[in-house]
Amino acid sequence: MTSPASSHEPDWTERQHDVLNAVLQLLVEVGDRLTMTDVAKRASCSKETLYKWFGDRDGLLISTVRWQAARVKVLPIDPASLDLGTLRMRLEEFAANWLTVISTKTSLALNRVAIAQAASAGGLGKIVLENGRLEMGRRLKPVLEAGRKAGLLDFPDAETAFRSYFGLVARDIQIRLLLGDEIELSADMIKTDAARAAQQFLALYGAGIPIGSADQTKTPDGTSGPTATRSA
Amino acid sequence: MTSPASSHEPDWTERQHDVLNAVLQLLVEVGDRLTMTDVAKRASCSKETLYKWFGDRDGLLISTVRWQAARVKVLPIDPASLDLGTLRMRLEEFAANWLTVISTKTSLALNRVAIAQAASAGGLGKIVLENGRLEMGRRLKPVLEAGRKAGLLDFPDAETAFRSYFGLVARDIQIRLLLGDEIELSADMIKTDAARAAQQFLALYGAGIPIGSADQTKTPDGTSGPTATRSA
DNA sequence: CGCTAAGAGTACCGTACGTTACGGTTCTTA
DNA sequence: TAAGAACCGTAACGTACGGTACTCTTAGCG
Repeated sequence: MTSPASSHEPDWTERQHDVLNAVLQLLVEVGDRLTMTDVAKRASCSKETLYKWFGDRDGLLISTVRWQAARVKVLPIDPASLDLGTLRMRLEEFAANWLTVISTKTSLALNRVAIAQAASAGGLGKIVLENGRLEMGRRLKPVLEAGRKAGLLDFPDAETAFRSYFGLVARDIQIRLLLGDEIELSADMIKTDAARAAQQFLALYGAGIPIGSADQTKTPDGTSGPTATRSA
Repeated sequence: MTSPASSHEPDWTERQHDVLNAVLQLLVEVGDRLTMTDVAKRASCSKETLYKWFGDRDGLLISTVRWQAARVKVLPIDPASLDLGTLRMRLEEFAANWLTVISTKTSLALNRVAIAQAASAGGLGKIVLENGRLEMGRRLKPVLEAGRKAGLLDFPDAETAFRSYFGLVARDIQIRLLLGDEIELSADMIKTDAARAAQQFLALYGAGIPIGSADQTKTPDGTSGPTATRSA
């Protein structure tokens, strides 16, 4: 549990979890326009209870974001015993997991309301940022560092490398989804994308080791591109 | 930047431009919460005039997005006479311009309201997407194609290559800005970022030509010509 | 000078929503 | 089993906002 600044929230009761899940559901359906009445009706509770438990509408939304963040089960990555194959596997796992999460309807809904409120009351934006992008960095960087220590990767600092990997993984997907573009992200496409991103990242930050040679059994099939950048 | 060169749609009068600029200004200041009364007051016009000119609130917002899109004058890129140096320069120009645009306060405000409304009424989202990400693709792809024709680049299709470049350029910047993270994007940093993105893109999609430092050992793979994309 | 049109300013209407208040019901506990 | 707390359902209140109507000023024009 490497949560430095967040360790006081999850003492909700089961009933309260139901309410927060109802909020998530409604957020997906109607987005920003959810009303307290809607929440009360969906959760089969009274509005008075909502206000007693969560203070006001913003408090309810913030609690919901926290609850969702705590619920998203991101697989921890073990930086131990790295060779090139497992490093690539870790990178692909991370990318696939990340793509899966950000294309979730709940993630999109949460990011939408957070972005909408980021202009005025920046509370939600900060929280989503903290549990989204920043948490991902915190999680992957040890792997990158381990890769560097093992002589597999070469980069000036982990933050820079991570941000590049982030770009290679997400590309324009998140912004397009947020803007309402209907992209179909099947599991196969996610896997292909993750493989391509890892491939490209290793091509950029690999420590002089030929990438596409020898023991590479799974060539990214389909829409992946540059397997030939370092062909000996 | 000031030359409108409006192709077909917006033949607004000067007075109406003032109104739309007021909307942009207010959008930056209060974001989603702008009211018609605010607009009328800021633009020194009556609400009735707003409704006569723009129909309703959504019409006003859509017109504003169109107006801003028409006002952003992105430099056209000339795909003629490509060598590696000019290709890299074109790529850097594109990246720097794109980073500059998306970090603008107006661009952020517009994207925020479009994203907020994308869940329910997808009108704005589609328009922003069309004038943002998709227009960028439309603009850069000819350059990429020219680079491929000149034997400088190697990719299966321009869309894939463009999306990777998009990721290398934007990384996590746009989502962080949208969520309210205060990032300082100086002109120097943009230039550095653009150079790094172009560098990495050429490393990934360059046609077998060594990129790194100016004169490196040329790996003489004569087979990888510009027409080597038939594999897989 | 009167007539007309456009538009600024403002009052007004209907509605939707956040928030509060209250009566009735269920659960806890002694 | 009965007191008391927690909670549900709903009515009510105040406010804010989208949209409309009405008045008043200004400009063009015969």
